[in-house]
Amino acid sequence: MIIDENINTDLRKIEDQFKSAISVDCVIFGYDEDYVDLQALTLDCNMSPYEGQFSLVGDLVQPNENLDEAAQRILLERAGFNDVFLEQVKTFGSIDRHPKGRVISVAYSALVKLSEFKIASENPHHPSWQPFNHLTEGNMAFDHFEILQASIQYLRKHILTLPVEYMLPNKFTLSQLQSLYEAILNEPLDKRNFRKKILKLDIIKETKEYQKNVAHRPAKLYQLKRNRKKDAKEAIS
Amino acid sequence: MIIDENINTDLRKIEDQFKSAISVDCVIFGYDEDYVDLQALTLDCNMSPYEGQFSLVGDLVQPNENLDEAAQRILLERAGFNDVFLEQVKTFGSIDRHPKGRVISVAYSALVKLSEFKIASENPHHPSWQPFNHLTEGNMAFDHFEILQASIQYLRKHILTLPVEYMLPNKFTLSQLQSLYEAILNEPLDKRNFRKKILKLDIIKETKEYQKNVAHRPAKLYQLKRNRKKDAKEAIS
DNA sequence: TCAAAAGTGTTCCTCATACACCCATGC
DNA sequence: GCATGGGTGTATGAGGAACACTTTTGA
Repeated sequence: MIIDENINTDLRKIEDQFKSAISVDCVIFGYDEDYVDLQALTLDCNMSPYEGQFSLVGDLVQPNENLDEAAQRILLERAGFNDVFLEQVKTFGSIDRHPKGRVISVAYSALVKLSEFKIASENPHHPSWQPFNHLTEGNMAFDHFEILQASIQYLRKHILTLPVEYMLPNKFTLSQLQSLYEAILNEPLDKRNFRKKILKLDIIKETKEYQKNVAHRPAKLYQLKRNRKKDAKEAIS
Repeated sequence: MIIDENINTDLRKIEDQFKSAISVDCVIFGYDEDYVDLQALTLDCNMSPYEGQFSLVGDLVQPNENLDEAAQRILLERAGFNDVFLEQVKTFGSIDRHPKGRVISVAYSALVKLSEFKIASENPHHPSWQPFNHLTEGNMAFDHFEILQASIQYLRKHILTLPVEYMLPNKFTLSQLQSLYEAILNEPLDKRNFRKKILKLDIIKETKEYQKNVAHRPAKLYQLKRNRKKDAKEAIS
């Protein structure tokens, strides 16, 4: 018994020594033509002192997985999302950012289509989409609001080189695309200038189809030109 | 004895579990008007299997220090450099990037003036300035060449918003500044266009002094306008 | 015929680029 | 007087910003 206690004490010492851990936090932005507002994926935090607040989708990195792999796994395990194009944004390492000890967190971010990433209602982590503008320093756990801010800033800065069209249906109108840009940038854009710029980027092509059953002149539908996801990956490296 | 061995075995198990660590690697770029070439700060690596290769200035992050603080401390301890403006670049976390176990490394980068950051010859870590272009995948330890590449890419991309003038003497000529830009970008620039662009940036001001004792028309000397270091810090956030 | 969104062109300004010659000094 | 780098202006084209009216459809 005494021996066991000694062992435990020693173990605890070691644990203290190594009480720093690495985690990944994923900032997933969601959008859908019908929603208007940009959404962000959150979990319900049940860790003291943050009970009832929102947290990002995060977990510890395992010893046998790369950071990028960890991000994919965590997103699958906690939110049920597969095959998402994640990018590293920044690393957060303040001493006291986590109440349980030293946790250094690498932030990743991605863009998804709400209609394709429905949340399973029985998920024990209670993931949910929250309107981006409703998330505040006050209702987010840990330093996750700061991470959210860094991610939206990254997204806004790189909006022209990120595959944001993946947040839209396969075929979409230019107005839908413009609404998406406006949701991300949180500012109105000029229609004519927007069209000129997008068409010059040479990433989408028009189809021969038009909207149907709309109470106004039907809009032409557009499609992606190539594999923009792959392009984006290559462009970033 | 048996007991002790058991304890050690248990400790080792725990150590294995927690054998992931966090480090910071600093990529310090150095320049001096007389050198022409951009330099990078390296240490002599003596860890197998990288003996004789160059490494970046890095070390483990302590449990009680923030990442930014760790970068400052490590740079001071290993290279003797104080008060350097460091910026986080990217985090590297491949499973097998370090032979001794799982080490996740946060890369930081900074710009310094060679003449102000002389290396103490008795330094046990053997820091040295290496011409940037001489560093290769082949002569750098770990994944440090990859980190170096990410850092120079970051520097080139942000050259207009980073306080690169801090790599020059207090008073400098526009030609000296142009040479610095050319060293960083590794490409020649047009003299007239360069001057127009820099002067429009409104970050330097002319003095009433001129070069002396040069065998050609003496150049006007310029100075920084404000605290560009502070400006840069605010601009990044 | 009305409401609602689609679609379209021009002007102005700023900025990037390309490019060549005279100027002041030390030797 | 000559070698050396300092210093300057202009023309052209691309891209961003501002701005208003006509078209097509369903109801």
